[in-house]
Amino acid sequence: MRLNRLTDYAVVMLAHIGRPGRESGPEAGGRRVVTAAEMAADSGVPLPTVAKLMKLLAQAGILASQRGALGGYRLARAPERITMAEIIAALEGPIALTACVDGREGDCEVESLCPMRGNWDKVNRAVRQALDAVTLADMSLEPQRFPPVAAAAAARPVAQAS
Amino acid sequence: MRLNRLTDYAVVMLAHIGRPGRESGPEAGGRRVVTAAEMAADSGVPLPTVAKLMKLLAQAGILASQRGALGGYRLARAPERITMAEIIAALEGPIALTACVDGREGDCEVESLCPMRGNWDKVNRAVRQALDAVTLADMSLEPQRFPPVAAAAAARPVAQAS
DNA sequence: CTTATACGGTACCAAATTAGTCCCCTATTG
DNA sequence: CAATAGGGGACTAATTTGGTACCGTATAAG
Repeated sequence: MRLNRLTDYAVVMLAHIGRPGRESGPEAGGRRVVTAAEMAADSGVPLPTVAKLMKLLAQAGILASQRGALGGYRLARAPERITMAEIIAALEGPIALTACVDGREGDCEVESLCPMRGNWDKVNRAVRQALDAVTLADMSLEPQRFPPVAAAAAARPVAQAS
Repeated sequence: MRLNRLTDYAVVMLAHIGRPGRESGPEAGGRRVVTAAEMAADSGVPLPTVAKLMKLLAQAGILASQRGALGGYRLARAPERITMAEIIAALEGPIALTACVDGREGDCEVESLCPMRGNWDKVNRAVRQALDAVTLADMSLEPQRFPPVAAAAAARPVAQAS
C-alpha cells in the first residue's frame, strides 16, 4: 500500500519546483526552470537518482525539459492541473492494486478459485478517483508551522494531567 | 501503489470463505468453517503461507479461529461489514502512502526541503475513504461469466471487421 | 566553431523487502 | 491419549528497488 521512495521524492521535488522560489528571475513560460543538479543539492537526494526521476516525469508530460546550457526542467502545466494520480502513474505504472487487472489475463495463477476478475476494478476505480482529486497545488501548501494538536496543548499547558 | 501478493491472496480467500460453499452443513455461528489445509488445496497457495495469512487475519479480528480437531477459521462478521481498508491494514499496516505520516517524526531525512508533513494526510485520507467504501461482500460477487465487451462481440459475430 | 552545460538512454550492481519454509508448542475433540 | 488443527518465531531464497556508471545528444555563450 505504500508507494516507493522515488515517488515520494518526486512529489516533494515537484512541489518544490511549483513553489515561487527565492531568487526568481524572468522565468521562461511563466514557470520556474530548475536543473537536476540544483534539485539534488536542495534535497540531498543523489544527482543520478534525481536525474532519473526528472527524466521519467518529463516523459510522462508532467515536466517540460530544456536541454543544453541554461536548460533544466519546469512544470508542464500549472500545479492545480497536475494530479497525484498522474504523478504516481508516471512512476509506478497504472494505478491498480493487483496484477490481475485491466484486461491483462494469464498472469493470475489461481484463476480456478478466483471468480473476482472484475471485482478489483471497483477498488481500483475508487482509489484512482481519490488520487485524481488531490493536485500538486494541494501538496505545495505550507502547513501551519505547528500542527493544531500541539497548538491546543500549548494553550492549555499542564492542567488535568494525573 | 500495488499491494503485495499476500494481501491479494487474502482477499481471494476471504471472498471464498464468505461465499455459501458447496457442501454446506449446519455451520457454527451461521458462518462457514474452513481449515487452512482446505484453503491451500482449493487455492494452490502453499499451506504454510496460507497458515501465516489466516493467522494474521485472525489476529486482526477479521477471522475467528477455532483450535483443535474440527477447528478452522470463519469470518468474524458478515462480509458486508468487512472492508477492504481493514483487510489491507491487517496485512500491510496502516494505510498511508508515505513514511512521513501520522505524527511519526524523524524518519524523513529531507525535512529541510519538505514543508509537506501535513499535506500527505489529504491523500491518505482520500485513499482510506475509498477503501472503506468497498466491502468483502462486493468482492465476493460472481461477475458475469463473460465480460460485457465479449458478450457484445458475440452478439455481433464477425460483421464489420475489415 | 569550440567548449561547457545539461538532459537522454541503457545496462548494471547492491541492498532491502517479500515470500515462502521449517520446527516445535498449545488447544480441542472423540 | 491420540489425532487434528491453529499459534509463534526464526531462518532462507527470491524478487524488487534504489542507486551508479557511462556514453550520447542538444543548446547557449564566447
